[in-house]
Amino acid sequence: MEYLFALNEQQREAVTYGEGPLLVLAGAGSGKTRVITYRCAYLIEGMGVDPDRLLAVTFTNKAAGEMRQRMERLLGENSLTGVPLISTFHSLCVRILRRHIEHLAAGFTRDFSIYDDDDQQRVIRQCMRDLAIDERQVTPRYVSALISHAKNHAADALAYLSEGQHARDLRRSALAAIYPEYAKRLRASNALDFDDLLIKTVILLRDQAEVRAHYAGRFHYLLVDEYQDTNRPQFNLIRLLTDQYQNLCVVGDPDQSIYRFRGADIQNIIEFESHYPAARVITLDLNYRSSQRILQVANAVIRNNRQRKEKSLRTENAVGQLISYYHAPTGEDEARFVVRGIETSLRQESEARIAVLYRTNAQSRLFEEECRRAGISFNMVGGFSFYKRAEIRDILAYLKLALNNWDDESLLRIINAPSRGIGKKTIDQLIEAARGRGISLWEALALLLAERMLGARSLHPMAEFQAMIAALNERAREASVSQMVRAAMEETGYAQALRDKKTTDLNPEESEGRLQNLEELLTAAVEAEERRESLREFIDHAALVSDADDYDPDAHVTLMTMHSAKGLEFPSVCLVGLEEGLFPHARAAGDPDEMEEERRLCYVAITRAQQQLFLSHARVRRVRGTEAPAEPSRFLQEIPEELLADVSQAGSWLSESRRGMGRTDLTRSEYDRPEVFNKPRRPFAGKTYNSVAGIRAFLDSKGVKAPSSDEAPEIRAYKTSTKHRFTPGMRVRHQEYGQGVVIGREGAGEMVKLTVRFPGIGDKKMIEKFAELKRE
DNA sequence: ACATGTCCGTTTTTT
DNA sequence: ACGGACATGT
Repeated sequence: MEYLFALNEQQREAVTYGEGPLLVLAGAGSGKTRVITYRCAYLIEGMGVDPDRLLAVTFTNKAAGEMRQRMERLLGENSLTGVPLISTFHSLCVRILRRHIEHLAAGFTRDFSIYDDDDQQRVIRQCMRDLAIDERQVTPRYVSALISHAKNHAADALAYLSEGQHARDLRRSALAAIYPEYAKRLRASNALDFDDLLIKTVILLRDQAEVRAHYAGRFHYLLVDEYQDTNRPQFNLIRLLTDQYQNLCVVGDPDQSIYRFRGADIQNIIEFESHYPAARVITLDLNYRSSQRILQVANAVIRNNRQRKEKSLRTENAVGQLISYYHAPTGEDEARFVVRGIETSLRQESEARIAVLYRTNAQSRLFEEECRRAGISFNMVGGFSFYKRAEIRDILAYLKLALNNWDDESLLRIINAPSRGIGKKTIDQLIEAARGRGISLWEALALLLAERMLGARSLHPMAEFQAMIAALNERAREASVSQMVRAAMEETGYAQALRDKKTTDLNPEESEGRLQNLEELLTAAVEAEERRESLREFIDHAALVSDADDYDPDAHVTLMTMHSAKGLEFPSVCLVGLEEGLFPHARAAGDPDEMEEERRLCYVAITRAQQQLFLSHARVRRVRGTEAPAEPSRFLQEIPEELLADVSQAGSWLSESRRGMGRTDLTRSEYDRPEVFNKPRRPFAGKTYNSVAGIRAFLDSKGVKAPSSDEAPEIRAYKTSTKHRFTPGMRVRHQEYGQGVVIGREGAGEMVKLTVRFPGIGDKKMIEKFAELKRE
């Protein structure tokens, strides 16, 4: 156990802590994964715990895989013991449910299908159509988000949603109607959505003492990674599993909680000590990853959050380089500059590893194109992942239907793919027959055929379809995974249709690409077979892989969202699109909690960097086709200027602010560059404005697009915010006096005087320009 | 039944 | 700018 010497004091304490609840508050880069893996090793080797009594839970397969690898390396050297079970929350639940779901007495069988969010949206869309709810008033997307929210926050989702009926909110009352219909269909299809996987497992363990005893008795020690991102069902699951031994070790960092939008509850980690009064708390705040300057930036930003446990990362690493800062004229220029920088780095350092991190997937396109143009190969995470492609989903739908005949969604997906002459009318007839009798589409199909209720034209294709699925179903008893995938491709005519299309269609590349994807699926099936996985496991895996799972740790250049970067590290990180409305995203405006979540995301992104951090934003960005001027992100304003090295070509927002011109002003020379402000300028022909603020003032004076008075004050303030523009009512922070509220504003231009009321101190008058106020 | 054309929303993050 | 959903034509 000489490896214990490779740990610092806090890490060692966490690793060797014995029985009972343990909370490890692990700041970014403080050796979190190391603590978990070493702790497992220590429990096994030092305390003689049987590896089968250990369970480690993570959020992504990527994290689980990495942990498994590190543990194998650690244990493999010294002993012959096995490796403990390392699983994601969702795959753990699938394992449990595939064995015991029939105990639930809710009608599900162990052959249940998993509906991913795409399937989910399709079901919701159908429900809405049946209930005659206009998709333009309530989008399926919104519905699914609210259903998920209800399921994750309330014991009784329907009751929760029904409360909305009393409120006169149209969308809410629509939801109260949609939800029961949605739940009914899933049940009838013997299908569970992602939320159900957790919730049904919790119900199963809660209500079935025998099943609970089995699992709680099996796992004597439970370790949970990224605990700050757990939601309520996950919290309940953990409680149920640790109910017997209370040997729970959770590791996380409240400052890195970035999944509130999908139900993560930061209170789980903040309140851990009250949930487990016997808990020991160990804080890891020594960072091994980043340079001092990078950590200074991270600390400076996260400090602006109010709801947090005070903590400041420190490091013994070198001071490091200044943070590069670039202000690009347009989004395209930003991408060009970043990729050029990457090119240079790759030339200098052949082993370089650089990540480009953005807020939204839509931003990836510019960087993809620029990399391609420059001939730089890159690894892009997310976006159009392999298992989301239509042809892959189609083949999987065949297999899902073969294993679960009640799976209406899969049936609808492939009944006419490839087109075999079963049209809308026939499908409607099928749906109608099923609805009237309360049976599945598959059963209705048999009925229509038996009763000769079909038109002459659709009879044949329908009969063939039935025979085909029946044959596939029959074959699933003995065939191997790859044989099944091959059968779903060939015996359904799917692959042949693509080959035909390739020879007749005007763009054969598309069909060829799809065929190649199918070959890739076949390869994956062979690999699954070698791992001795069943067809069911293969299909489950396809549903549960996350975008982050196609991250390649050896890639020199990686493009991904800030969210998927969590848990990773890179020598160089480029944080792009640092603009108000984009990052922080406009959706967070007016909601302080969401704004804090955006800031935590910023903190996560910054702390991915080891040696080099590069920050950029554009002056003009094209969003959804039209160009719009963009203001620097508030997060940039929160970074002390002395940490930044401005590498912008023309005058930048930063250089202007240093010259005291106000950070959002444009210089004359930039304004004259035609490509920079072409679009916004046109409406103001005959008069020149040299700043975004100036244009706004003009608009305001004309009453055009002026912020309307019925907007909430926070939203109005958000829209007009610049560093040097404070208006009465605004909450601000002063270096010396602390938090206060602006109560008066007088004067104009450079000489604006503000009156600010500081609780407990009194009213102060100050000149806006020199006051160094920050918005709260 | 299927191909072609037009319109509209879409983009926040994801197991 | 792009893709999906719907309408129209063959």
